[in-house]
Amino acid sequence: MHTDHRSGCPINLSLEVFGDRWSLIILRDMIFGGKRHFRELLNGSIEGIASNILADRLKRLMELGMLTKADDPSHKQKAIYSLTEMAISLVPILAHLGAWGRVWLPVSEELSIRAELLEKGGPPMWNKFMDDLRHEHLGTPSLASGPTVRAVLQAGYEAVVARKASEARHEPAV
Amino acid sequence: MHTDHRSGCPINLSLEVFGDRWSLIILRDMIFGGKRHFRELLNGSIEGIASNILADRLKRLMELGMLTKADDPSHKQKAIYSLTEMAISLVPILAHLGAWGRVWLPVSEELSIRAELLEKGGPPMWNKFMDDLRHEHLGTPSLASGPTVRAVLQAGYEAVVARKASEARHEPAV
DNA sequence: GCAACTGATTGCAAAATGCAATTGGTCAGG
DNA sequence: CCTGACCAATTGCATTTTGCAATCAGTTGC
Repeated sequence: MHTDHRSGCPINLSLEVFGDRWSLIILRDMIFGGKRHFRELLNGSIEGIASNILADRLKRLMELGMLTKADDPSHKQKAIYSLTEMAISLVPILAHLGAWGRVWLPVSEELSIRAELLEKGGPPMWNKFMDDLRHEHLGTPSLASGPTVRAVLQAGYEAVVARKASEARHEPAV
Repeated sequence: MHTDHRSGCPINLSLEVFGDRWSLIILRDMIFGGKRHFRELLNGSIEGIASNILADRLKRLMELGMLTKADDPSHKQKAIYSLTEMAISLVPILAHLGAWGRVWLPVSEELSIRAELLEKGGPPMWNKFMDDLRHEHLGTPSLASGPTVRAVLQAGYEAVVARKASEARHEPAV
């Protein structure tokens, strides 16, 4: 654990945690993509993280208390990474970040539909999402019923992809 | 302006904007500290930014549309930096980030009182803060009256500093 | 056995960072 | 006019971090 900080300011300390180009990407893929294995994170990330960087960040996030690692019973050297409450409580920040990015940055429609749905769902949806994640990663008994928030977001994503594919068929070569 | 992005994901694009150790620190000092000049930002930051990094980040933030630069009429080569709406709308994110850091990271009491007050004030306080900033940086007519949010936060900070100094006098060598 | 897959590690070139010194220009006081 | 303080940067250089490909040893299914 690092003990030498630039300052005790909360924003600075937060930046020391994920003020880099990869840590939040990994957490995003775990939270929104449901990724839990090294290989899933390595091959699944659209941004193309390198394996040494992934290994380093996973280690760092564990040291920071954002992740825990456990053996996969089905596979001796397969590891399962779990989010801690510290990481799960980032959901509102990720929701705001996505909403801000959607307004101000050149996002693609497919990849921003999740952010849009999460923004429209507001705090109730974020709480349901955090409850889902606690259930999935911490074994907490789930209070809510119905489809998981991740499934809802995924369905929205697939609807956009399907619509765009259909549009491309009917209006080729725009 | 950069046109090559790793992906169109809003979170990724947001990280490409301030996924580094300094950009958000500069915006924090401008938003919460009211800093508008190069020298204020250089000497005022507790974290001790280097002048070349500051110059580089100011340029980058301008290219990204987060800041604008104007000549200071009182001083020919003194420049005044202003926040754009794009930067002002980060206030809720900074508030969440501060709140998260306050819970999970080893923050100092003096430097986290602002985050605490901003968290307790909630969205109404954030909106007042953004209104203040629009008035200050964009010249928008201010709708709200009373002390600025920055002044309120600053007063809270000074109260903590004064209390701690008093405690140190009455209970020396803890 | 053996190929495929697991979570990593290594080596190396390229880029980013931190730090101190310096630049060209402006300002107020004498 | 000088002069020294101040202004927003820029330069040079050593250190650190990053990106990328190749590689590692152990495990699994066949």
